[in-house]
This record gives sequence, structure tokens and C-alpha cells, in this order.
Amino acid sequence: MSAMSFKIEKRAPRSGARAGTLTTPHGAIRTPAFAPVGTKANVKGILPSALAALGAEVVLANTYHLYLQPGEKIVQAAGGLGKFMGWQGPTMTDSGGFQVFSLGAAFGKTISKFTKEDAPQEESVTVFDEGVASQHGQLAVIDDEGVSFTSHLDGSLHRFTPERSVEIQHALGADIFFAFDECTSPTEPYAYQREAMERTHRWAERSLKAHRQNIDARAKQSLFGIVQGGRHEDLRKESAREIVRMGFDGVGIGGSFSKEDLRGALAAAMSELPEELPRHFLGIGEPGDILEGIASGMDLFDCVAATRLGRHGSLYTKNGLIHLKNEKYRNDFSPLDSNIAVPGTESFTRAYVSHLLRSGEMLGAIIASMHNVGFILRLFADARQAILDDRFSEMRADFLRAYK
RNA sequence: GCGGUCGUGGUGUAGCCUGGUUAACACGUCUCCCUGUCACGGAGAAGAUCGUGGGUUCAAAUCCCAUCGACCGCG
Repeated sequence: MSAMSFKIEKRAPRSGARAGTLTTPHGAIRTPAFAPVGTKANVKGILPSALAALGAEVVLANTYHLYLQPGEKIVQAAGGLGKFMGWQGPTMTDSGGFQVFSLGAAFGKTISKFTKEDAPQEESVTVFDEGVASQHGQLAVIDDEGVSFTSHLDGSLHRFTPERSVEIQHALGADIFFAFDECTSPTEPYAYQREAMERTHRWAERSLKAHRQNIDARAKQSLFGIVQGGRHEDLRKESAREIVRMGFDGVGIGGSFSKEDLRGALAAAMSELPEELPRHFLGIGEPGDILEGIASGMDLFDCVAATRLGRHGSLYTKNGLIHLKNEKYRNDFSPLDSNIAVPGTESFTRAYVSHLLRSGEMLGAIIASMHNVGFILRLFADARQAILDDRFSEMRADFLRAYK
């Protein structure tokens, strides 16, 4: 018996889009839904009450970060992630797989969720042998059992295995958590993508086993398996089949893509997923990618872009991204987005927030983060309503026409 | 009046003693970037005829003289 239930209420007629409700022990999530990322048990710059006012129904935090600081025992002692951070709704935790690679091995190097096809192919650093590893300040050593890595905080050595990741995530206590996986660089060759994918499958099996052995956790938490396979459609299909076969409560689509691969790799994975399983698109996204994902049948998303872009001075608007630190916004006294009012930020002008950002005031980052998260949540709300009203394709086309 | 210190991009400084390719650095400015987070970030660009005038020298931000300005001390 799963700790969670998922009900699909409406399917779009001309795409894979669907609207549903995911019910967790801490409340319902109306899908398609966006989970703002609260890595270290906080969505940067936004109070939980404000987050709820913006329309968020679920928050995603991170195993890697909370394990390193303050330690999962503290979060457990607080009564779990939600209680610890003062968020009353559903929560999720990511397994730490992605972070071990993006913050450990590649810390400070060029690695991102998306790669640019025209960018020079930088040597990716995901695997070191012991000898080489010991000479690096940052490292991640993968073996079949798990990953040894150094903390990005103090360089200390740590080790994650699928069982350990599950154990930590049980302590964190989120309603939904993810199996520990290996996230490969898209520059790795096909043979390595296959090898990593198969390793991720073995880890998935072990994660599931570890979860099933904990009766208490099983009653309260749901575990999602992660589909890998890089940009290769055959691997994506195979991975989706394997993950589904294992019997997870839901499925996450992981890995890095190039813009060009997104649709194909996604479609390949989706073709193997049963309808009733909730699907989470890990680390996505940007408005265009979100709509692509929804059209493909994804139910859940999480992404740091909204808050990170906001902190760095970029704002989503109905007409596209704007950079508030640009000269022209110094004396632009118009609203942040004249088309969309985001609760709590309606009264601020571009000139004012531009000034706050330029002068390093934290309120600038807060307002911009709130605006962006509110914008994305509004996009999801609109998409969901459009699906219910049988006009998702039109809604998507309309949005993209205005959003350049 | 005398003695001293200092005048280098928007700001603060380095370089000067031991003259020599496109005068360096920080901050600021401008533009771009950010997708399972490294809060306070990354990349690139623009911007100074080195107070002014003369001199020495193949060559002066750098050495010499004068001059203007700022500051300090003594009258």
C-alpha cells in the first residue's frame, strides 16, 4: 500500500498533457505542479508563508546538502523536513546523486543541466581512479557500490550508497524522495552512458529494497525511481521499462540534455511509462521547457532557475526574460510585469528593484525571487486550468508567442 | 614665507628608487550567462595622452627643473 495516491482528472485531447491530484500525507498537490527548490530546507529568500501565498503546494529539498549541514539527525529530531523548515504542505527530497557530481567532482567547473551543442567539449570529470582522486581538492569516485566524494564545504570525505541515501532520506522524512542515481555528463560516449544507466538500475533496485525494509517509512513516504540514458532514445526506453518494472511509486526523468535532445529523449521515456504513475521532470525548468514537459505528460517539476535568476537580477515576464540590472531599468517606473501581478510584489517598480539589486540589498533578491517563483507557479496554474478546459495547446501557443 | 608628503581610468590604489613591448589591481560601470542550487555568482567589454609645462635620453608614469593643486609640520 502506497503512502500516496494519484488521480488523473483530465487528459488533453491533442497532447500527452494531463491534470491530476497527487495526495500525500501532508496534503494534495494539483498537477502539473512546480516544486520550488529549497535545497538546504529553505527556498532562498522566500518565507514558507509567502511561498504558500504564491501558490506553491510542494517544496523540494536536498539530501546531499542537509546530510552535510546540519545533518539528517537534526532534521529528524525536528520532526522531519516540513516541520524543521516550517512548511506545512508536502515535501520532496532529491537523492544527492546529481549534487555529488555537480558539486563534488565538477565543483567550480563547467557543468549544468543543459549543455550547449556549440560549446567546446570540456573534459568532464566524473570518474577518477584513487591515485588521481587523492590529488584533487574536489572529487567523486564512483564504484559499483556507491560514490565517495568530498564535501564542497570543507573538503572532507564522504560516501553515499543507495542504502545510505535511502536511510538519510528516511530521516529527512519527505513525502516523496528519489532513488540514488548516477548523473552522467552528456559528453560521455554511448558506452559509458549505458554503463552508468545499468549501474543506476542496480542502485534503483537496492534503493527500493532498502525502502521496503523500513515499514514505518514505507507507510509515510513514497519512493520515485529515476530514468537515465542521456540523449539516447533506446537507452531512455530501456531505462523507463526497467524502472517501471521495479515497481516504484513514481518516476523521475533525470540526466542532462541538450536543447535539441529534450523532446526526443523525453518522448522515448514517456512511451514506456504507464499512465497511473506520477512523473517528475527533475531540474526543469524554463517556461518553454516546462510547457514541453507538460505537453509530453509530465506531472511534477522542480527547478532552481526561478530563484537563482531572481537573485542574479533576471525576471520572468510575459514577454520574456528581462535583466533588471540593465541600464534602461534604472528609471523604469513600470511594474515588474504589467501583465501579471504576483502576490506581495505588485507595488514594486522595476527601477526600485533594479536599485536594490545594484546596491546589494537582500530585499532585491527577495522580491525578484518571489516574482519569478510566482510567475512560474502562475504558469503551472494556467496550464492546469487550460488542460481542464480542453485548451492546453492554445494556451501553450499563446504563451510562447508572447514569451520570446 | 620655509620644509615635507602626495597628485595615475568613475573611486581607491600598484608601478617610480634600479627609465624600455598593448600602464596593473580592486571596486564601480556596461553587456551576456545561469534548468535534480555554490544565497551574496560566472564570463566578456568599455574606461587613464599617468596634474600641467619644459628638459635629459634612442626611449619618461618612472630621472631633472619649473609651475598649479591637496594635505601635514614650522613660522
